[in-house]
Formats: sequence, C-alpha cells, structure tokens
Amino acid sequence: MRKKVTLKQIAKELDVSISTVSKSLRDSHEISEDTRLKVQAFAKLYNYKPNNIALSLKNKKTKTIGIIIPEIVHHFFATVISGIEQVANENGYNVIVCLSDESFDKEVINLEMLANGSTDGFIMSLSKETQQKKDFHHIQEVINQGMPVVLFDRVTNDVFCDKVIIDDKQAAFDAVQFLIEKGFQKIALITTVDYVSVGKLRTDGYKDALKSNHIAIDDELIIKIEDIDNCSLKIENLIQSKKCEAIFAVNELFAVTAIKIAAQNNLKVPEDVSVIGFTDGIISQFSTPSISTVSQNGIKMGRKSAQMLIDRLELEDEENEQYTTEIIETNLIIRESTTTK
Amino acid sequence: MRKKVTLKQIAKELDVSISTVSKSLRDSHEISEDTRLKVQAFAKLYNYKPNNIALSLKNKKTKTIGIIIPEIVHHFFATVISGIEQVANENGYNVIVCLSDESFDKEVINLEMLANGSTDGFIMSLSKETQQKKDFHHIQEVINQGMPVVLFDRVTNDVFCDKVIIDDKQAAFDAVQFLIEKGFQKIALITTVDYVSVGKLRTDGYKDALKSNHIAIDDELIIKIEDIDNCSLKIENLIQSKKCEAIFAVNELFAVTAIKIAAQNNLKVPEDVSVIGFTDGIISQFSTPSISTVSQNGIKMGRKSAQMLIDRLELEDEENEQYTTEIIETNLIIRESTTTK
DNA sequence: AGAGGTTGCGAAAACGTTTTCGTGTTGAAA
DNA sequence: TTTCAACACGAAAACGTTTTCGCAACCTCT
Repeated sequence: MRKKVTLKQIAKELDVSISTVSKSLRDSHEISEDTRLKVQAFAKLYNYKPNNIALSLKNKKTKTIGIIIPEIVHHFFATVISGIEQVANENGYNVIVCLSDESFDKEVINLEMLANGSTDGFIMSLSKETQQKKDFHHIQEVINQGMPVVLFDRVTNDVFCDKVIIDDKQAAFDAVQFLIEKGFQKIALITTVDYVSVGKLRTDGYKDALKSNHIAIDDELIIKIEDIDNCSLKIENLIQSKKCEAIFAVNELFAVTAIKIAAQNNLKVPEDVSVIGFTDGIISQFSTPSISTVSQNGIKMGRKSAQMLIDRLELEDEENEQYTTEIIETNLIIRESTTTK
Repeated sequence: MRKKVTLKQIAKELDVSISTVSKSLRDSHEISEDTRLKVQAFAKLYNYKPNNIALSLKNKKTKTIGIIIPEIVHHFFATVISGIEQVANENGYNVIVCLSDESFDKEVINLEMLANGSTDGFIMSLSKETQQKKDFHHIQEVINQGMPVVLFDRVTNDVFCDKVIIDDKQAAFDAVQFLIEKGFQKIALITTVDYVSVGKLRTDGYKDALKSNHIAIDDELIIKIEDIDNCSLKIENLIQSKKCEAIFAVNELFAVTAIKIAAQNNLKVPEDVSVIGFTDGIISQFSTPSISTVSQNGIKMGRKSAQMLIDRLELEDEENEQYTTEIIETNLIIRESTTTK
C-alpha cells in the first residue's frame, strides 16, 4: 500500500523546506531551475497531488456544490442533476447530492450538515413538506451565512435568491389551449393538492385557458390527487363518468395512469379521449400510445442553475448583484395520445 | 450576513483559550462546570457548528463516499444511488456523485479528483469504455493507496475488491426457462455487444437455458445492439422475419422497443409474441402492455454496496478481511407482456 | 509546613497546504 | 573594499479543529 505522498515527505526526502517544494511545484520564479526541476521530477515520480481537504481549508473554498432534492428516482430530477453535473464539471466543481425524501426534517438536516464547510453553495428543489409548512428559515439561514442558493422548479417567493423555473402556468395554459383548438370542450384536469407549488400553477393555467375560451369550469372534471400510490380510484371515477373528451395531467404518472385506466374501461386513447401530460420523461416517450406532453428540459434547468450558482460563487464583489429568476422555456411535444375531435 | 463562528472567536469573546472552548463543547471533565456551561451557552447562542473541512483534515476522514457511475438518467442507477444514500445517511456519511458518461477518461479524472482527499472510499459501476479497454489501473491505484472500493453491477474480475452483483447469468437463464416452460421454442435474444459484462452474462444465461432444454441456438434469433439510439432497424428485421414466438431482451429499452415495433408490424404482445425484459424500471411498469421482467432491486444493491464500504471503512484492523462478492437475488416479475403458447 | 494529589486551564502540535516575509549568499557596481 | 541588488531558500503564520502535555493553584493528609 503506497499512501499518498505529501509536501512534507517530499521536502524531507530532498532535504529542502516545505516552502521550496510548494513553490517549485507551482513554478515560482523564486526557486532556481535546478531545484525546481529536481522537485518536479520527484513529485511526478511519486505521483504527488495536492490534498483537496487541505486546499479547501486554506482557500475557504471547497469547489463543491450541494444539491438537495426530494428524490432521485424521478426522471426529471435525474436530468436536472445531470445538467448540473455537466456545468459543475466544466468549471472544476464536484457535486454532493442529498435527498430530502420529501421530508422537511431531512431537508433541514442535510442543509445544515453541508453548510458547515462541505460546500460552497446550494442548488435545491423544495420538499413537499417544506412547501406545505412554508418554513424556509433553514434556507434563509445559509443565505445569511453568505452561501449562495439557487432554487429550481419547486421554489418559493418567501426567500430571496436566484431561481430557475419554467412558466408552469403558461405551459399548462398552452397545453389546454392546444386541446381546445383541437375541438375539445370537456377537458378534465388531474392535478396535485394545492400546496405543491407547481401543481397549483398548472391548475391555474388550466383554469385560465378554459376561461379565456369561455368554457365553464366544471369541478367534477378536476381531481386532486394527494397520494400518488392510490390515485387509481379517483381517476377511475373520472373515466367511468365519461364526461370528458380530453385530459390534462400535471405529471407523467397521472397521464399514464389515466391511459391505463381508460384502456381497462374500453376507452381508447386518443380515439375516445385525448391525453396530455407534463414532463417529458421515460414514460411519455415509451408508453403505448406515446404521450403528448409539456417538455421541461431538465438538463437545461440543471445547467442554468449550476451556471447561476457558479457565477455568483466566482463573483468577487459579493452582494453586488440583484437576484434573478430565470425562466426555462417549455415546449409541447405532440405524440400519439392526442388527436382532433 | 452573520458568518459562521469559530472556536477561536468564541475563545476570544469569552477570554479563554481555544482548548478550553473545544473541551467544553465536548463535555470534557477537565473543565469546570461553570466554564463548561458558559461556553456551551455562548456556542448555542451563536449556533456554533464545527467546520467539517477542518475535522476532515484533522481526522483524515471525510465521512464522504464517492459514487462514480456511467449515467444518472437511468432508473436503475438512480435507484442504486437512492439505496446508497439511505445507508450513507444512516451512518452519517454524505455521497458525492460523479458521472463518467460511459467514458474511460472521465472515469479516471473523476476518480483521481476524488481520491485526493475528498472521499474515504468509492462505490462504482464501470463505464462501457472502461470495460472495453479492460484498463483498470486507476481503480487499482486508489485501492493501493488504501481507499476501499466497492464495484457493483458492471464489475470486473481483474481487480480485487468487494463487489455487489446480481447473478446475471442465472437470472437470464430463469427468464428464458420460464418462456420455455410456457411452451415457446423459438425464443429470440436482444442483447448488447459482448464487452458489456452484464450483457455477455445474460447472453450466456440465455444460451444455457436453451441448451439445457435441448433447443438449438439459432444465431438469426440473436441480435446484438451496439448503439442504443438506432437499434430499431435490427429489431424490425427480427420482428418481420416472424421467426420468433418470444423475445428475451437484456434491458427495458430493448424490450419496450421490441413491443413498439411489433405493434407497428401488427403483431400483438403477448398474443403473437411474448416479451420478457431486464430491469424493473419505470418503463416496464408503465408501458402498455406492462412488461414482464427480471427485477434487479437497485435499492438493495445500493444499500448493500454502501454497507460493505462503510463496514470496511470502519474496520480498525485494515486488510484483515478478505474481499467478498455479494449476490443480490433477482426475481422474475410476470406482467402482461407474456402468456402461454 | 511539607509532600503529594487533584482540579482547571493554556500552549502547542498535528493534519496539508499556500504565501508572506526575512535572511544569508553571491555577484556586480562604485 | 565597500554597498547594494538579485537570487535562492527557509521560517512561520494561517485555515479550524482535537488532543496531549505541562503547569499553576488549591486541597488534603501527615
């Protein structure tokens, strides 16, 4: 076992001081060429690499970004991480990932853990519980300590920081508008409970689209799912009522579930009912029929978030800038699950 | 902006030494109760938390696990990370995630970067390129430096370390055996090129199952996909040849693609052709028909990997133990894509 | 009162860097 | 021969901890 070699060991071996070794390796002109080359050769031979921890301590920079998200087994979040990682890598940063499991407490613990020197800043998306409690003191805290935070997707107006979102309301509006233009009037909405910020916004977009087309909002056509695991019953009721010609679902899972239940009830998609989902994930692409959906472009969202964070980290004159909220464009991807009335 | 407070600042403020503060906070009996309580109260007031970097430097332990995987936008890998994160969290570890993007060079760079003090050990799954080049010196290197490594799923016999795998060959055997027992003889295989270790093993399992049932291996029924993005053509040829009654695919994507292409060619699944996939991901669960598949249990794999790594990290008398290879059981999940002949 | 033990605290080293500053040696200019 | 700059290098501080050791001051016996 050949442990990593340190400056001290090199210094001892070559009978020079630690300073000399350090300077030689950093090509300082203070050191004679003789010594410099000798040290460099020795360092190369022993594969010397500076210790990151020591550097972090000295520089008060870790070159590490903390990511805190509700869960990773979720295609959208995975793509965002992927985007973050790309930009982080390009700029010499590493990412350390923590999962809140949609729990407020875990979010707080993770944040505090990483805030004690482990990372230079954070990119996060709020857990459901946090959104429900509307308690953001932990985030405010790290910001007060001078660590930049970028919120993405599930954000809040209650904390001032950089944010990256899509225009959920507009995207939902567009999707529903599309259905209306295809001739549908009886459009159902499958959404989440209101405290999930994006769910609420998408619901608003749905309602706005109906309103601006002078279509009455029928509460029987709006179902709010609390627990994703047993959403089937409510959806089945909706389908069996046969009151809807089209469905707009605020996520993939709701969309594909609706399609499945429709099939079980001998309704064909899109012939009998058109479906548009949200999030262009694996499900939308590969289910049969493939699902028309609002694409969120998680990669771009991640890249943008990382870029904003790194920009702020490397800004010398802190504080100077105002916070901005970046909006990532969405687009409607039309596939097999929609048709014309 | 209230920066984090340090021992030194507390010491100065209370006019005691740094040692006294440190000891007070760690409830040392060396310190009088008076002083202890005073320091603790002050520390609490200013929300003192020890700096992780300083601790890491001192203890020569980071309490951080490095994960290096080919990609994260892949349900299986996401579940493994999830499992790792659970166990890591339970044991006070953080995880830092790097993506190799299936590139050998990125794998090496990430590994070397993290090996310079950033993590205590690694959990990794080899990139395709690494498996193809059969160059594992970078992994051997960090092991030689005394950092434990756990390989999972895509492993190699060329490096000695702990490993967590499924019995790919047996699992494939079981899946094919199942199809045979359902009465099928003409069973096609959609697999990867041979240098992907798991692809090779699953191919072996397929062949063994046929052999042990005295069914001749028909090379026309075996197609090897190099590039996942344009696998359609080869699969279409297979489907159109109409020579197969059942298909065993070594991953979800191949399975769902086969089903889609079958549909396009007016073949129904499972009525006209049965399909079994590999990996119980989102696709298998939500596609229509839902896909019978070999479940790998990524969570369990991640948990086991993390446990093995942490066990080794916290083993005082290093070296003492032998390396082990843990096999996670798989199970065949039968859904709608298979039937009886 | 002296010996010995306990109590309470501080100095300093250590982890591995980088960087500032000081210093001794050399060479050249005056 | 003296003076001064350039050169080459080392000592030490700093980042924030923990821990070992040393050392006073006090207490308790004889």
